[in-house]
Amino acid sequence: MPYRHDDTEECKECHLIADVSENELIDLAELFKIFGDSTRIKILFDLFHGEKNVTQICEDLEMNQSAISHQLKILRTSKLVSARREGKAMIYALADDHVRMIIEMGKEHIEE
Amino acid sequence: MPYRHDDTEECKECHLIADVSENELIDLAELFKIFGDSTRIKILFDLFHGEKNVTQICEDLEMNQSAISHQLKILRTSKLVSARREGKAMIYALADDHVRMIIEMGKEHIEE
DNA sequence: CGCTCATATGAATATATTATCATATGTTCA
DNA sequence: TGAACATATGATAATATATTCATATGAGCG
Repeated sequence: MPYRHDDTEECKECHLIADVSENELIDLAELFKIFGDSTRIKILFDLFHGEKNVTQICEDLEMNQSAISHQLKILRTSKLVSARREGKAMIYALADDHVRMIIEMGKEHIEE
Repeated sequence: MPYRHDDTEECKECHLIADVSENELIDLAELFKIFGDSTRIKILFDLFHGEKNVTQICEDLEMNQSAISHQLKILRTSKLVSARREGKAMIYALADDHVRMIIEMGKEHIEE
């Protein structure tokens, strides 16, 4: 397929690094799908300010605890947030700076 | 809500530009949702190499013409691709460089 | 231990999304 | 004009997804 380049050089036409396999594209779609839900995006933005426990997130988003937990599980499975226990509470945090960058990127597009 | 900052300064904690409204977050999720489908991502990657007509895209992705047209419509509505007619054919192209950047960004995350 | 608080999970329902099929629209050309 | 090609569109069916409800798990504490 044309979106798979022939070698590992940068393509002159599209300036994209070569060797984008079909599986990589599917993974990429999977990643974006995670960001493509308003509840999850809100959770991620909520965590921009620093780590929070589930109850706090529920209050911030004014949403059902179960709904939040289900979405947190998806975010954790996708390695976009990390979780640690502190007493009775679970503390969630953004997993890495990529999450910030990806969101900033989309945000720029929106703001034009 | 906490993901809405108080002023237009950059937040010291999260380094995010202020004033992210709920509606902006919903729009952002909408944008990512578009990238969150493997057919659409494949189309976008296909167009990295330059503009193409519908038939070419169908051949590249080995997919049904109708399925491709439906997805192209979504991409066009979202302003991620542009279309122009050339005789019988419709020529599609990536709308702007943001599309490239957003995909590159996600790609970096995947590749770690 | 038994109670309470915090979170997770399974099942069910409601909703959204995608691909397919059939068909319509639009263009070229004889 | 009408046949052939290119693309778009509407309806349908299959599948995926999100939220809610009920309940389970787990930690702290008297």
